[in-house]
Amino acid sequence: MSWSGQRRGYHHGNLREALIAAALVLVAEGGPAAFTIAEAARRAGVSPAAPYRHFRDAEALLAEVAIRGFEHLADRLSRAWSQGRPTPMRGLEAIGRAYLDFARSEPAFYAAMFEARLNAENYPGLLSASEHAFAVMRDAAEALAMAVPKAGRPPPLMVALHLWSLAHGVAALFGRHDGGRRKLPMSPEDLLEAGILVYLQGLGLAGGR
Amino acid sequence: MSWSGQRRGYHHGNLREALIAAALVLVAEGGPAAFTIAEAARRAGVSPAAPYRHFRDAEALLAEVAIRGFEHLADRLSRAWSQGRPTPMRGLEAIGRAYLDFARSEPAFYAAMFEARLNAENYPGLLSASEHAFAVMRDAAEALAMAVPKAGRPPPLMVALHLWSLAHGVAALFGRHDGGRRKLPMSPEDLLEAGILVYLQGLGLAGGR
DNA sequence: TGTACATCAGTGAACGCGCGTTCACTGATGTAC
DNA sequence: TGTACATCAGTGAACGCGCGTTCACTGATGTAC
Repeated sequence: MSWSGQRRGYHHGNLREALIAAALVLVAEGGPAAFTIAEAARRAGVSPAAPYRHFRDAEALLAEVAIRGFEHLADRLSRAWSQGRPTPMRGLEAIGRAYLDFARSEPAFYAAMFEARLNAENYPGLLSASEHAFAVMRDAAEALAMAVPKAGRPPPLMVALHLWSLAHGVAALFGRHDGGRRKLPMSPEDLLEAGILVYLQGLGLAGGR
Repeated sequence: MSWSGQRRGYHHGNLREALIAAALVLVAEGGPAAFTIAEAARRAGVSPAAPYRHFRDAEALLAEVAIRGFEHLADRLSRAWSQGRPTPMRGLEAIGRAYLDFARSEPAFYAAMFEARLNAENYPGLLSASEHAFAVMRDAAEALAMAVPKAGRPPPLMVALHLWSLAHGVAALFGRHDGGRRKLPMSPEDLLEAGILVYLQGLGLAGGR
């Protein structure tokens, strides 16, 4: 198997990336438990020993997938937030939508990030990548809080955690189109959007309804 | 190994229950992926072939654990709701607390229920047990909705789904004391309670803050 | 109360399998001179 | 421009392991008479 059209002989040329891509496919097909380093090597067209030139062990490869996932998520959230334009409120809603959209369109990344039971303490890069993604939400919540009169201003960190929890809950419970999830009378997107609106209204922000 | 003090000879006497208990311990120790039917048999003190007298295969045993989990959850939620006493609002808050408390005190059940990637379509008992647990939340949300003036009355099902999502999100992201989770400036319990209060306030219910 | 017998719930050995990882190796690459 | 050589990224065979599951079996239990 060649990778992205590259010819290859004895040396692969892009094995590290090819292994990450293969691992992602395996997780997409059957969750983190379906990932094996041997099968990833097979799909990348190399011997089972080859991955060990690039990763300490199987878990380290999976951790790299999770890191990439958090980086992608941070990127999407950041673009959705769009520096609070047109308003912090709209920006926060857009973050919620972007979060759910990521979980739904990238189930393999999402599973590697949240279902692989990786211990972040063993992977500093994983820790920092996930903190970076969360920082986007925290910043957004901070900007939103500043838009509220000082008297009833909510703690921004709390708002960010609530948003993340709600979005994650909707994504985990109802966000899979893999089939294995519950049927709903409304789309997960609508469910999350409505939830965020009610929540913001509860904070004292004009929401409409 | 004897089970709950019972002597045993050739016949175990309580193998089905012993296997479920052993599986629960394995999931507690390392997640659903750490469960194997061979190890469960070993811990129950029987040969690796014995479990097949009670379960079709390994997954069916895990599914039974998940079913028991949903039954326990339904029971706890139902007692927390307490038929809406003293008020539907307090009842709904109690449900949220009970949900989180279950996730935290029974991480093995919780993991079997939500992280084992069991396809509910293959296990009718699993489907109905989970629906039964959710029905408690739905009923509570219905009672709550009735307490709101008809004009601004929210769809009860939606309220139930929001509550479940928020509680599940908090539990999944911050509820583990296993160590592998993020540090917080507040307890998950406080986080969830505050979230529910803001949400209820957003519905137009007196909440105080 | 005793006995024959059907049923049930275990045994233990075996199977094929795929995994993670290590090892000595070798082909390819690129750099110093 | 050519060549020697160090470095790198693969190979392929092997290892030990534990798993899920099946099979013919056997010991224990309980019921009919």
